[in-house]
Amino acid sequence: MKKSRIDAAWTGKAECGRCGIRDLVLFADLAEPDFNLIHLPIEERELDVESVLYSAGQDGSALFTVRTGLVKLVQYLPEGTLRIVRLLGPGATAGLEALLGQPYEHSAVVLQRALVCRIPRQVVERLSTETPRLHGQLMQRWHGALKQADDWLTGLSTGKTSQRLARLLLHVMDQDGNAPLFSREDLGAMLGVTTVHASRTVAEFKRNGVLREPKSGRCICDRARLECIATAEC
Amino acid sequence: MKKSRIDAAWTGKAECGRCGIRDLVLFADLAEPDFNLIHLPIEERELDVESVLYSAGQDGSALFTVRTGLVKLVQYLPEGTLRIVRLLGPGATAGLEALLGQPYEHSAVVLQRALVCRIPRQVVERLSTETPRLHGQLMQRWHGALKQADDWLTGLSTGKTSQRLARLLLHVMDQDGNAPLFSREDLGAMLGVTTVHASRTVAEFKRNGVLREPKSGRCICDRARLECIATAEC
DNA sequence: CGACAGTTTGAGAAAGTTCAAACTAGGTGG
DNA sequence: CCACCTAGTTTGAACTTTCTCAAACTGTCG
Repeated sequence: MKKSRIDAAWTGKAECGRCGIRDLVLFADLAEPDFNLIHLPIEERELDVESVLYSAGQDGSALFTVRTGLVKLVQYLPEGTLRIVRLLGPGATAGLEALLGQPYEHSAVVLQRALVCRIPRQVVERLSTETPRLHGQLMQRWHGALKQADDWLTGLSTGKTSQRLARLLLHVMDQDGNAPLFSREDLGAMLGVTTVHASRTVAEFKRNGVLREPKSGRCICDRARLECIATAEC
Repeated sequence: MKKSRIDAAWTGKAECGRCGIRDLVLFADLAEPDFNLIHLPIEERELDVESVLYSAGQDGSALFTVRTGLVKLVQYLPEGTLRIVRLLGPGATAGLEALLGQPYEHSAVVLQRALVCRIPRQVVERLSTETPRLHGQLMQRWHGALKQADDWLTGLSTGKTSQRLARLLLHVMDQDGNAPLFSREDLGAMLGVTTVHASRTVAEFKRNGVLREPKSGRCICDRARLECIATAEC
């Protein structure tokens, strides 16, 4: 178990108009005049690993845009077990359910040091009634989240653990085969297996040369091997 | 393997204004004049078990509203294995991704004889630009789908098969403990286990008196027992 | 040098898979 | 009406995967 903590108040006003990744984010399609409709501060913050954006059950007062880093969405079962249901990278939006006046479904926790913008619910509501441009983006976000959820289910909860791990790595890997290697506990929560078994599977991958971990927390993978493990061809 | 078939053209024009379950469906919030914006026929059809509403990969020309019965969304993995990712009951909407001009993500197949309305994409697009009333409902639909997807993952892909089956039954059961009992193949695809093992688990439930199957395809369950199995208390 | 949290490893038990065979229950055609 | 298909289900037995619990190991921090 890791310690969790609620972060202090957010600081630093963001300037959406000149956001570096503007074409990636929720406000991608907004025009100049639209920004004048924003009357509440959008705050930007750099968050350490294990910081909590929001917790399941809190009522949703804001949406969040991930600008850099990685955020995990954690869902708890009544019995206490937990699963990581999604990973959010740069450009992704967390807490969409806030728009419906619902409490947050998950807890959102930083997995890799992240730069995150906090957008008050009212800002999006206001923009949403004033400009239709936002609707398309909102739909895209919902759709993207749903697609990831479905892929997560079929990809990371189906088949043997080695297949699941291979699919996860293929998913988070860049062109050079470089990927973050999460803690064994997080891996277990993503793949739906125990921490110990996640550890064993990583160890097996290392033994077979499918994966190397030069610095702790990152790894270099053999894409071809992973692809063939993922499909159970080998 | 079951036979699948594509259905012939849809017939019968629906009259949304006097839909029997109007407050449940996508058009719940529409006002009288809004209906005049509908210039393409919305077709209603009764579909047999195994009928296909649409197949994964087809480009999405329409959305579907389930009025009665039950529809499953099936997703295929590259290797050929499949998982049922969601169940849609009365009031639910299938094929929302059509609104984004995307091909369908899943195949939608009738699980229990169903009455379904087919709404051409253009109708929703038109309404969506003309009346803001639809937006709320669309958001609700996306949110509902996403929530079900997440619950499906944490509930039906986590823990032992007996827990998963118990959670599924609790989910589809009515007040009296009456629930549909799906084919063992479908059960396997929902719980992420083999057909054989789904069968064994059902058999075990019957032996322990947790569940009776008076007529094939439906069952009566002991809610209390299911709840305690679901949480691994027993 | 501990202390501590996370990881790895071992070994036995439990859960799930595989393959094959036996067993339904509903049609269909003679 | 019955014999015979067929598709789906159930069961058995050997095997593989995963879990559990416990112990050993690793690296970081005061």
